[in-house]
Amino acid sequence: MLSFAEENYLKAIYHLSVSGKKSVSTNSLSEEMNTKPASVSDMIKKLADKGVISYQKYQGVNISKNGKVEALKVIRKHRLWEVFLVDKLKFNWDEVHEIAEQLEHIDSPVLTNKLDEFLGYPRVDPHGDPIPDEQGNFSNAPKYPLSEVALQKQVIIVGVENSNSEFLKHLDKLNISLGSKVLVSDKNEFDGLMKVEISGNGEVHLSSKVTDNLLVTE
Amino acid sequence: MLSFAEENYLKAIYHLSVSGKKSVSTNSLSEEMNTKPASVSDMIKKLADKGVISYQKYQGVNISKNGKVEALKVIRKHRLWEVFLVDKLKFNWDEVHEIAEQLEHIDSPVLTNKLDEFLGYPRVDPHGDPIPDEQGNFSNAPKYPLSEVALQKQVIIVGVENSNSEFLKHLDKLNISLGSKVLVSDKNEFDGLMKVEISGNGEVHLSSKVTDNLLVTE
DNA sequence: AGAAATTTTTAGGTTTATCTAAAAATAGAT
DNA sequence: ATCTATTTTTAGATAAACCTAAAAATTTCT
Repeated sequence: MLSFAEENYLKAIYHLSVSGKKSVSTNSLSEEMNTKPASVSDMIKKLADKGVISYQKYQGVNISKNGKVEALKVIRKHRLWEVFLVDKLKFNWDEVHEIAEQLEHIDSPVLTNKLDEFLGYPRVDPHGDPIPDEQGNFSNAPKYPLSEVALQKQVIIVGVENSNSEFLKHLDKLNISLGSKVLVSDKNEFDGLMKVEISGNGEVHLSSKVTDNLLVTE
Repeated sequence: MLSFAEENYLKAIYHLSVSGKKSVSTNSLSEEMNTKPASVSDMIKKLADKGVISYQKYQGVNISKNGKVEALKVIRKHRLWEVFLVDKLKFNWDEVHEIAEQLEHIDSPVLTNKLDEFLGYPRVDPHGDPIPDEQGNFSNAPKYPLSEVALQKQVIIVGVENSNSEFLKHLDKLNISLGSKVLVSDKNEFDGLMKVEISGNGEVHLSSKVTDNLLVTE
């Protein structure tokens, strides 16, 4: 059994290991967790004792197989709750993270699976991040900015690079939402201005400020 | 801001104060919380410092006005989540308590209110307990005279219309007290004479002079 | 390679929530 | 009314999760 603090560290270690380096440094963790490096040193000893990471002094931390499983359980819960908050309780995308940070620690596998069912087995959260299944598997289709999409190609909006409520409101006004299918019908070479057809919702012009921040997948 | 542990103690104090005595003893709390009396002594100092209870050494604890408000916030969340678990996730009513014990500590007033709205502003939880509103008010389940209860229905004695000591003595003799569960086993149409089974305490015949004055709830 | 800068760990301390054992206060019984 | 039993509090410990300050190891720079 992992404590809340341990789960949070493990999640941070997971995210840092995925987004790059082979081993995770004490300082990067302390920054991520908003704690002092000394506290990280304490914690990684505990996590190593519990077998969810491996490490050697001064050499950084590697997440273990079991650690990955545990981290993905927390991430699964976090993302399912985010879907609940947005789809059912009508929160906006950018309001749900803090609440999900609390809900992700609720310990009840039955609850998690019933929630999953209630939500219709969603595969991505409101930010477009994939939701692991009970075994920790998830489909990881590569995401890239809309600005890089070729002419006449149709893609699906799956997320945003940086989510701030201003941007999200702007998207709302444009009738663009997560899951929207868009087709790039024109693309200006000079400033990147795009004309895209939103399936079922007409045509809009998007500046690179928007297209750089919108993540899509095939 | 109260910690999880503090919230749990406060909730226990609230429940114990409501269900009877004026002041709550250290031992009763330690039993309720499954902790040692010494731990309770520590905790009640902290709670008194925070102004949610008042106490004098060796004299037990009284919940304060503000303490009641805080306790009811937690109880509101607990009961709303129970409704969610039963109504939306299809748990049985007897499976939800442990999970709600966790969910009740989630700290987000907006979440609580949106959940309330999502559930259609339920007034009672799956066990029939009333759900306080945002201000901590809850409609006590409607009370009505025993004389109006249908045949074969089981109800709980929750009060008397007009209390005079003569009547109360009479009730004592009949083995009827506040909280008694009674089942109406016969009801005479002419004069309203009732035969009721008092759970665990046998059967008595009650005239309408009695049944008109006894208030019950489901 | 050696000195300087940076990173990481250790040592020792704090707060929260618990514990055990012992002391103090209250309540009950003759 | 006093003595006994019970309840409650205090004193001192422990584990978790953090901290600061200082020591040790590693990395970087010339």
